[in-house]
Amino acid sequence: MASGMDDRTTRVLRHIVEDYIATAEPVGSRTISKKMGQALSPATIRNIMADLEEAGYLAQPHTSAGRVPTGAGFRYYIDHLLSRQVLARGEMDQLHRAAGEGNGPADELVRQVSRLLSNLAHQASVVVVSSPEQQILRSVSFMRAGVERILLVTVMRGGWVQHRLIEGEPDLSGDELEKISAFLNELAEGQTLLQLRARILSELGKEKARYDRVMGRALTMGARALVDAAPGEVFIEGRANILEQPEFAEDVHRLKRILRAFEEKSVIFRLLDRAMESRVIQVSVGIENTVEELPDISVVASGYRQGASSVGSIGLIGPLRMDYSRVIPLVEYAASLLTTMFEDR
Amino acid sequence: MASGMDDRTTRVLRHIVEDYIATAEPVGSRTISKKMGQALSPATIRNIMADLEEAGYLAQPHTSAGRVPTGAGFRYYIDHLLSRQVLARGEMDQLHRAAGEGNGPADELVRQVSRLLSNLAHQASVVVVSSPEQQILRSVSFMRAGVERILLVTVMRGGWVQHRLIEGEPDLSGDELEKISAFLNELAEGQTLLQLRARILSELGKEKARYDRVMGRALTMGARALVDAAPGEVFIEGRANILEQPEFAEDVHRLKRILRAFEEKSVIFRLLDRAMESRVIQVSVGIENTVEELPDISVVASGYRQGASSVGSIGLIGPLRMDYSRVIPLVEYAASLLTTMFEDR
DNA sequence: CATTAGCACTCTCCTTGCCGGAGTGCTAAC
DNA sequence: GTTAGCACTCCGGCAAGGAGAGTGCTAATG
Repeated sequence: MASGMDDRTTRVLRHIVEDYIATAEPVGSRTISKKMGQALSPATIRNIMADLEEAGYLAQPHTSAGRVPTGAGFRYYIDHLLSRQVLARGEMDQLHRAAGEGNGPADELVRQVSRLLSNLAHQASVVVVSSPEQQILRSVSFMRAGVERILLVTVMRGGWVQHRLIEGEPDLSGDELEKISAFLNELAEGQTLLQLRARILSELGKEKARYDRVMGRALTMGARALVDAAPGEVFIEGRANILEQPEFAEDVHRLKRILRAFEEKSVIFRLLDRAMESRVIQVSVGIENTVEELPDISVVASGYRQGASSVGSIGLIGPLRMDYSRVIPLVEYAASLLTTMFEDR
Repeated sequence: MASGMDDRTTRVLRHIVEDYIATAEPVGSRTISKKMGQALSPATIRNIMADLEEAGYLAQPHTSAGRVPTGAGFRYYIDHLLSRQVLARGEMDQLHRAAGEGNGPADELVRQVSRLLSNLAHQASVVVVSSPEQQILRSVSFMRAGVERILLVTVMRGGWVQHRLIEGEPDLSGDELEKISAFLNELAEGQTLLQLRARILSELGKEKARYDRVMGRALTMGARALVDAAPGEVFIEGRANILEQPEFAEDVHRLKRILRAFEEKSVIFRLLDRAMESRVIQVSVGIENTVEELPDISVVASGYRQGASSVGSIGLIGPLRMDYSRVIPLVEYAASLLTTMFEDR
């Protein structure tokens, strides 16, 4: 199907998509004819357009309007016709600076980059951090957090910090707590959370644990804190930027749907998880994304890594009509920036 | 001025405000006359309305429209005419349940309550947590967070957790770090952050610190981590709910302004800080709130406490036209709920 | 003397009809 | 195969007109 189109046809498609991206208006045959240097007359363009419409790449809002690219049209454009823009030096610098400011905890870094990405692209930006299960621990510590409440703080490589609360744990002296903490910390370093959990359980089975008070205590408390997997995290920045897009600014209903979606972590996860696994940038157009409530949005996202394992992804959410040639390099750059920032942590 | 109005006039004002709250449309003399059992004819009402307009409580969108309450009108209504609704049993239960689910870390609790509040009120809900400077520490711990990076984790009474990163700190053995941590923890318990900082500085001055390695290390690292005050936190839930309000749904510009404001922590802080100090619920109408960019929104907020000291506030942000009789009790209840939840932490 | 009925007036909003513009599809000519 | 020409469709804007809601003023009323 893709190769079923000759060069001329695809060139027309490309111009239509690009014009539509630029203007947000249905584009007519006259416009395209002019844009292509009048090598072809409007009438010819019309014929080609009719073909493209039949093939499912274009649609007409109404009989006498111009054509608008369909999801398939955008898909084809992205896969075969797109020529990426080179990032402006200035934009790269800005991103670097944003990353530099996020010198504090990891979430601050991610927020700054995401925010700037959002502003540069005029779309809402989203970062998801995968569930920490797979991430490697750097250190853990039990801390007193209240009467009969103890907090297990876990620090991952890359700088993510997590808390888990255990309740109803009889009070321990500060000294004891420190010992217990130290013991578990020993056990944890360099493991993933998943591995740590397994290890705790296996140790618990051994005799020794039953007789060594500190060890036993550390293990049972660790087991309690780690029973259920912690969910990943989601950061959304630049919601206001989606109002820059006429498709949202004009349609309150759509706007509401997307704002609601932003309030459901799980929805955002579903939108970005494909990108997380993959090593290259992912663009899902419209219906392709797996979220039924949002058949008319586009997601451009790329995973970022911590060493060899992917720990999350960063991306943009907006209408189908995005400036992909610009936005794709932006997201890629942001993702690679995060990857390098996390490298030496 | 307030007492310069007779009973009849205020009753008319009340009806106008309430009708406007219910319908979001300018209200005319005929409507009010009917609503008041035709005790007064529309013509009389018109005279009264003219008075009210002169006094600044009402305004006319255009000559032949009905009247709309001004900021001053709402203010007067809130201060003198409002009759609070009683919260429905079911709503109280829901709030309790939401608080119960937030059994994990403090931020989860706050988020759940805020979210439900937002949905019940059909407005965006905001929680601010004051800068932790004034809060009392429960425990602190140094944790390894990377090469030459150490994280100071502080747990406050009430369950808030904070991290501060210190960079370029030469590596320490696990054992040493634990000792240092334990030492600082001893020092910290029961103090506010502010007190702890002062104490560290004074201890650092003493001779002993210079000779005791652990102590000296703990103090210098503590000092480094605590140099600058951490900002408070802001949680915003239910942004999508503001689209329920026609004043925002119809005016993209206004919507954008408010969404932008939501992305600036400092703006939200300025909006809610008055409520934080006060012990009673605060309602700022329009121009009264101190944020120039948002002269046309209303904030209903109440502080919540941790023991005797106020640690934050929870509130709603929306158009002037809010159902105050319902929303005020809701916010109050939510705030008191948070207060009790934090009491036994 | 406050209240009210009556009335002329104003302004918005909706409908209707009309026109121009943009764009199309088809056909016939090149 | 391409293109010029043409009839046709549909949208958007604009003006005119009428209904509706509401007002302010005036004069009559209890």
